[in-house]
Amino acid sequence: MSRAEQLREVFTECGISAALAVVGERWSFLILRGAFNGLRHFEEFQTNLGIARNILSNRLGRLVEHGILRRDPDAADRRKVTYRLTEKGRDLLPVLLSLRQWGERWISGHPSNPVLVDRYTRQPIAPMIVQSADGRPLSLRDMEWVDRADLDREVNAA
Amino acid sequence: MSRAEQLREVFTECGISAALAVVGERWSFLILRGAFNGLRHFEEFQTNLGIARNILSNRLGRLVEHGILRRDPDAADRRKVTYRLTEKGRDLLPVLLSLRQWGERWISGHPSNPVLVDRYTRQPIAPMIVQSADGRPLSLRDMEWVDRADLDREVNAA
DNA sequence: TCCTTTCGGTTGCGATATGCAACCTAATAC
DNA sequence: GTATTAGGTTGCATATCGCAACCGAAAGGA
Repeated sequence: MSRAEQLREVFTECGISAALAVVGERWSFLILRGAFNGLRHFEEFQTNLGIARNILSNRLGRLVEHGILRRDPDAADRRKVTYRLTEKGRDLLPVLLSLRQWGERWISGHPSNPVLVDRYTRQPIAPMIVQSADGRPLSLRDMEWVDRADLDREVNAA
Repeated sequence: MSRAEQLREVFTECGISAALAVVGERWSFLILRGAFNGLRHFEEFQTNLGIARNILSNRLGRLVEHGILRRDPDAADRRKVTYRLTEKGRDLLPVLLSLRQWGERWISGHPSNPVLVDRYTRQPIAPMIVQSADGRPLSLRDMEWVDRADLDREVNAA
């Protein structure tokens, strides 16, 4: 495989483009943030986010299709529909939090409300950081991008 | 402030919407991924990402405007322009990595290439996780959203 | 010197996505 | 019954996107 083909593969097969294809639209992250904060119903999302109803309808549908939200009828009131995060959706929390922390630090300049705290110690959670396999914090200087095939060869050589 | 106003504030003042206003467009993350992987020039981004030239031009301009990329003329070849990540841009790495890891786990189903490794141990970096202030991993069950004002009251009460 | 290629764009145009407002159906509340 | 609520859908105007063609300045080659 040529260098060019290799790079091309990198960018099409990448987990980032895969993820963005599913949650990359303008409102998706804000809807998910709402879900993490306890929003459950169509009208709640609509009034709190200020999103257009047709777009909200479309996004909720996509998120359900992709298994990120679950759509259940409300047993008590048959008009109502409940949207909840699935495990796949809950697993987006690190993405949401690192995005939020970045926005707080570099754009809005102040911490947002509400705060996510450790339920027992009542301390806000730590900033999201990149860590080594054994848990040391890593800065960009400590890391390197390696082609998977080359890495395998390194391992075999050792 | 009423409950409704409070919620409304939550969603407009949030770090996530602040961040998305800057890097929320369709191609922004992929351009940043390119930059993290060493892409520097307009043509490199264009051919590797397969993005339309006018959109690329527009996105690079926005990222520069917002101080996420720096745009420098190339001393050796005056036709060329070099785009590099600033500190603000480099600080988006946790967002990129958690998004990528989620995409690998839940969408593409396999690790992407190239791998980001610890330069010294040659081990791939750890999955991004949410941690307490003192470094314990936290699951959603261990956390709670708290209004900042309430949290301050708790602290004063203790 | 002239000719070609490269680099980093811009322009025009059609396709797509988005936002707003009005409308709709089923279910509940009064 | 009538009004209201919940969760949408429909039409229409506008904004954004992607493609292809074009452009000017700089570099490379004969």
